[in-house]
Amino acid sequence: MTVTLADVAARARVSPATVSRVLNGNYPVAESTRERVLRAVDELDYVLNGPASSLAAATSDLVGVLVNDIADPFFGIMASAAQSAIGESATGRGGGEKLAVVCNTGGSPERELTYLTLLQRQRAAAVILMGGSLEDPEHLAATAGKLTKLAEAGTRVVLCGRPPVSGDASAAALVFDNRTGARLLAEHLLGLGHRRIGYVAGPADRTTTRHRLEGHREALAAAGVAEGPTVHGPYDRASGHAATAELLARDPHLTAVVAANDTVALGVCAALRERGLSIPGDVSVAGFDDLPFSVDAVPALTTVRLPLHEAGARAGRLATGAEEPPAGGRETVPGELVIRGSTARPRG
Amino acid sequence: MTVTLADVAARARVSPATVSRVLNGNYPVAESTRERVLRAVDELDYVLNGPASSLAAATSDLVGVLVNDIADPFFGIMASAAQSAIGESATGRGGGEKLAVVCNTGGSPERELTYLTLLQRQRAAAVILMGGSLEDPEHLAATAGKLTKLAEAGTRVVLCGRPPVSGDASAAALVFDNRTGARLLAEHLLGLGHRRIGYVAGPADRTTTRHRLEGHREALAAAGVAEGPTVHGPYDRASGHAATAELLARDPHLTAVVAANDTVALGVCAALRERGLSIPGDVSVAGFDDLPFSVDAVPALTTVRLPLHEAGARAGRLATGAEEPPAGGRETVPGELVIRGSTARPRG
DNA sequence: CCCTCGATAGAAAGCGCTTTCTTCAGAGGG
DNA sequence: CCCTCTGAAGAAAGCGCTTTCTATCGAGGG
Repeated sequence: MTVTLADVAARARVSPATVSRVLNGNYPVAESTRERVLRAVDELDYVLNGPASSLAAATSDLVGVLVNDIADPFFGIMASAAQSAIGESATGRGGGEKLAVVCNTGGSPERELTYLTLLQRQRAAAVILMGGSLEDPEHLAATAGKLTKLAEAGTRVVLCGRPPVSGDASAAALVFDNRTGARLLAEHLLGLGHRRIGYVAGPADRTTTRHRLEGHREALAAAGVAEGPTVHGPYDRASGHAATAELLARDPHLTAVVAANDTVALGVCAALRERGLSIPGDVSVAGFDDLPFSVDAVPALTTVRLPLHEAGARAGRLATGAEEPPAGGRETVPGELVIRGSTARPRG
Repeated sequence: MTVTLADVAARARVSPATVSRVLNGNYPVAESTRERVLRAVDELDYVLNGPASSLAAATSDLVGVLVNDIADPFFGIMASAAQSAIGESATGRGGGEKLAVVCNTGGSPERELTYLTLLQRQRAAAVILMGGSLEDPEHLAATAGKLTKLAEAGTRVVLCGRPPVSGDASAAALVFDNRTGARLLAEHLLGLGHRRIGYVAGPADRTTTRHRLEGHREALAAAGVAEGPTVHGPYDRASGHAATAELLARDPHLTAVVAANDTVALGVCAALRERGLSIPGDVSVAGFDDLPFSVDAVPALTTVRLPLHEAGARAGRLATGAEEPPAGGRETVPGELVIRGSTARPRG
């Protein structure tokens, strides 16, 4: 039925071993033989049997990229960059590329574990976890256990935009400095003269949310400014929209709103406009991440740019071993304050 | 080293065959035995060896989702929906879920073929191709050949948002009615009184681009209105931005611009504003797809909504066999005109 | 009371590849 | 001219699972 390596061997009048060696290119083969084999491969239209290959070699070409939400450009950009980097730097078994696959956890810890198990089952070459994690200790422990097992089995583990699990030195981690970013943003607002700042945070149980919130509070505390109202919600537009009403109900005199990210900020802007409030005339709005559409918002969003593309690419290279992991296994990636039209001095 | 099925068998005092049957649940096993086996699995922390399983069974749990650009929400939304649908409807080998993986082709035909080969190699259970394809006959033929081979090998092939390759009845296809959508949009503009309409099209060699353009032209022709300037470019913001200058150079009196999609439309809006032109006061702008941010654009974008989520989910179910393919293997998915603030009657 | 049948479980033969261990042929050294 | 050494290729033993074919044990039917 299907063409096997043995068929190719017969056609090229060599042993299966030789064909395998030609295909994997990890053993000296005479040029003439190699050509004969490759011709046979071509003529028979042979396709390597991946499972068989992985079974015998005890590894596979699969690199798993786990993201919280594939429809969110934040993850899309990082995943895309990682996938490109992996494609460029890696030559897998069978002379082919590594197969970088992205798996959408939807932020659910169960699905995250399911995918990790699936990848473990496939004997994946590497796993990249992108985005912040839940802070639930039980989940954290389960994940840490899985990651340790994966590492033991020879799978490279890379964390991108997520803090390393305590005690897990086997994984390389790229950590966004959300805290400092949020602090810079708050300082910018404070510098403009804002004293009543509302905050639309992400889901309460996520590391990213906490870090951003902490940075924000640090800045306020340092300036001796009282914290404004805070509302939690998912990282989407609807959340920003709904939270704005809540924020204004708690403090009708807000002069600025900081959003969990740019998508949320868009929702905030929409809600403000619906109430007849102008941006930044009546209320300043700031986001986070600097997603592609943020520069086109009206007014353009002040935000904190995270080098998503670079981080993703870096994670990809770490996953393939094309790049050495940072000393200590962990590296902090800074964000950069980008000031645009959505923030200005408050009235009066 | 690693725990194998034989270890589990030994521990549960049964044969490997029995363990396999318990795990796959496709053969009657006495309840007491099953429990004993499951306990052993648990105690030993056993993880099935995917490659070995796939090799012996000649299929795998992998479902490949190929997209042109994972960082583009258009694909992100569809892929996300497909992945959810697959996760819900499918119980794969080993009692686990199917592993839906998304692969980013970056719109490159070579990468598309590479991924298809890789998936073929993995004996994927199904493959979903999302988004329009290149129209290059050579590439089309190569892809068609690959897809036929995949289908022959028992892999389900689903096309989502891409027309079926001629003569390939083995694939189920969900086709967006780009032509009608574009026509509706143009008719809307014509109805408002626009007679000088610029068009920022997608890449010239893609089916989606051509269909949208054709629908647009149909409407103009039917109304006896001369075609305005057209510029081609990629589906991104920069393209819209650059194209706008070109469009205005070719016809400074344009009263409307139709963009290849919403992302491009955002670039168009930005460029118009930079030139001091108001939207829709001076120039109306329309997009396509109705991406999430479009409603938040200022003014909100008039566009053609494509049911991306539904189509993606449908594709996922087709891929797992949870849903029967449409009669004839092909189904047309209509778009819906969504009129918002970015289009209005032209001045005068 | 013997035989047949249904329900379970075991034995064993692969699935298609990789890789270690050998073999073999020729090249050069003594 | 024989022997050792090196480079190239073959033989064969798995990798860990699935699945067909058998075997076994009771339970009913005749």
